[in-house]
Amino acid sequence: MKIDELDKRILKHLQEDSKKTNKEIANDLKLSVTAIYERIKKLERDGIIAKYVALVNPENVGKGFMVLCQIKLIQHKKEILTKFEKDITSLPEVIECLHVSGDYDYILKVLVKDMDEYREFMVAKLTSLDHIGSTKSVFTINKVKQSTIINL
Amino acid sequence: MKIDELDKRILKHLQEDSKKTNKEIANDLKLSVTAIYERIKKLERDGIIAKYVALVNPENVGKGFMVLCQIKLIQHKKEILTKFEKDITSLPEVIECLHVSGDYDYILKVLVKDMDEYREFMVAKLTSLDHIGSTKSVFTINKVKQSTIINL
DNA sequence: TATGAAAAGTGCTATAT
DNA sequence: ATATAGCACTTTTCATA
Repeated sequence: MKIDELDKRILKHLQEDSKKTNKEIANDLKLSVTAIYERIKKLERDGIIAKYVALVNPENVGKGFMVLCQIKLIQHKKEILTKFEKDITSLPEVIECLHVSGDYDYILKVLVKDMDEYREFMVAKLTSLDHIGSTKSVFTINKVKQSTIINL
Repeated sequence: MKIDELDKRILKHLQEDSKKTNKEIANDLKLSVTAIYERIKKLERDGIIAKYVALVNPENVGKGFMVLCQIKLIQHKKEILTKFEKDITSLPEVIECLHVSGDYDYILKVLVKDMDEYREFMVAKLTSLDHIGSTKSVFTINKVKQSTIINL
């Protein structure tokens, strides 16, 4: 459950490129292939490594328009929150949904093709949900940095 | 450059789990291994698949505190924006930096251990940057949904 | 916990349809 | 454009220190 410096260096490799072979990592870290192998398996077992995924370039598949949608609910009763969270989670356009502090209750990260598709998402899906108080859309002008790498 | 239904189904598999073998995918989609292989290679060449990565569970490595930090700059001259973006990109705590529309210029996604570490990040790193006008921190109460899967 | 060698499985290439 | 077959490489297991 506690990771040492070696684990961190392995994780750095795998967070950058999970296709790196154990051999490559072993060479870089001056260790045997099996040592690396066993460490990685342990990191997987312990849930440090959650999963391995392919990252798709949104721009190249017509999902280059990113909008952060802030949402305020009318009430804050538990059933309402739960229902809202369940509904939101089922929407594929919503890549991320955070329950947050501040003026709004939730912030969604929505990925669509363009403003037309976003409007469609708003009217057809979002505003038809129950208990939505108000929304505020923040449009992404530029993705300055986007990373999945956690610094350890 | 244009992807068909089959490509989409392959991407769905790989976005969920990039460790799936071509054989597994081939079985599921009732195709030969080579057909799947060639398609995946094409998706990689065309930049549809950007990269393969290991996703680390932030909670399990002491980075469970996520803050969205909204930033307003004092000026909006090109040199200032460029400098700010360069500086921000180099900070490992900042997983994401978006240039956005609205009341603030930028929204950062910051990953740290706890409030103490966030305060340290603010005073030592963020507010020492030039041309920062004002900031507003939004704290994550709960990660309702977090996905890297783009719906195609 | 790490190592090296052997076994099993996958990816890759060439060939064929 | 998709399928089959052989080779190379990687992962995985095991014996050992």
